[in-house]
Amino acid sequence: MTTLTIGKVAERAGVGVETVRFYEREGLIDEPPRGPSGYRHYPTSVVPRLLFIKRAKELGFTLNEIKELLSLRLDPETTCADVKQRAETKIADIKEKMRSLRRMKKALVKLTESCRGRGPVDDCPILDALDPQERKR
Amino acid sequence: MTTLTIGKVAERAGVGVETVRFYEREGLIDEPPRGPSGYRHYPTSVVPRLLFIKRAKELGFTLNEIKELLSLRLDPETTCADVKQRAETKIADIKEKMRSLRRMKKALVKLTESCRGRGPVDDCPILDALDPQERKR
DNA sequence: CTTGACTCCGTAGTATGGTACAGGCCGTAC
DNA sequence: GTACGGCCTGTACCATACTACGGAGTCAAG
Repeated sequence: MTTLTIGKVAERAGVGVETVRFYEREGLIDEPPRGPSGYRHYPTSVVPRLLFIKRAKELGFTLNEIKELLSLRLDPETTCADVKQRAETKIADIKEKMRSLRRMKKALVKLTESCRGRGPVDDCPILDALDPQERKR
Repeated sequence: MTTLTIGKVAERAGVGVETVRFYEREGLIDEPPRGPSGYRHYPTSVVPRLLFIKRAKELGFTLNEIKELLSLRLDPETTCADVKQRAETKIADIKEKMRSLRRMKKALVKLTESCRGRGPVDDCPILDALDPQERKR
């Protein structure tokens, strides 16, 4: 059976060597067997595992959440519904973040619209709005 | 002239005492004069300054950006357009974040829709999609 | 057999925005 | 005068996800 060094694994998965070790410390990937020199000998299955982590990260899961996701499927009690639940929670998180960003954007747009973009900073309606008391004393 | 202790300042601005000291270290508020005991004696103007910081944070500015915003208005060369520019950059940042979140959400929704939410985790289309190789070996 | 690339471990540092002590001094009310 | 809170400094710690570094051992090619 073929094994890979940490460098090969990192290369195939498109991550850094340090990242692989970091994921091991964090419990996201199994500790691989070692050769007599202490070198890690990875089964090739670690590569798709790393890709899994990568994709889940792209979907906005944190490493802790990904760890949960990974452990979910080791538990025979877990159902598909459990996984779906995680995904739906994450969707709700994302919606909440988007709401917050929309609020911010709306406020900022309003501020920039109120500003002609000319004149000295003393008269800037943007700073005025942020700070109705402190300036112009 | 009235001065405030750090506790009073924090209370009026609705932040923690440690936060006030932290902002001082970070250069967001001036170092106040000290009494003979070493106690900080704040002018009341520090309160609106803290509120400014609070509002700017709510708009999504980082502490570093807020520091820039604060220094902008000390510079007589600064124009209103400079401030407007910062706000517009921030709006662009927010738009970018929202795009990214929309992408994530879309992918997640697609995954949850593909999942009936029943059955064992081995057959979960969500995990399958994250990881087309590793499982079911 | 040497050289260079790779790996090992442990520790520390990055950015962000604080929060939490410990140990000691200060100020005020009773 | 003494007790209790508030304040002082400095340091360490929280989460997040890595990244860097030093010093030493190892592997493979030439």
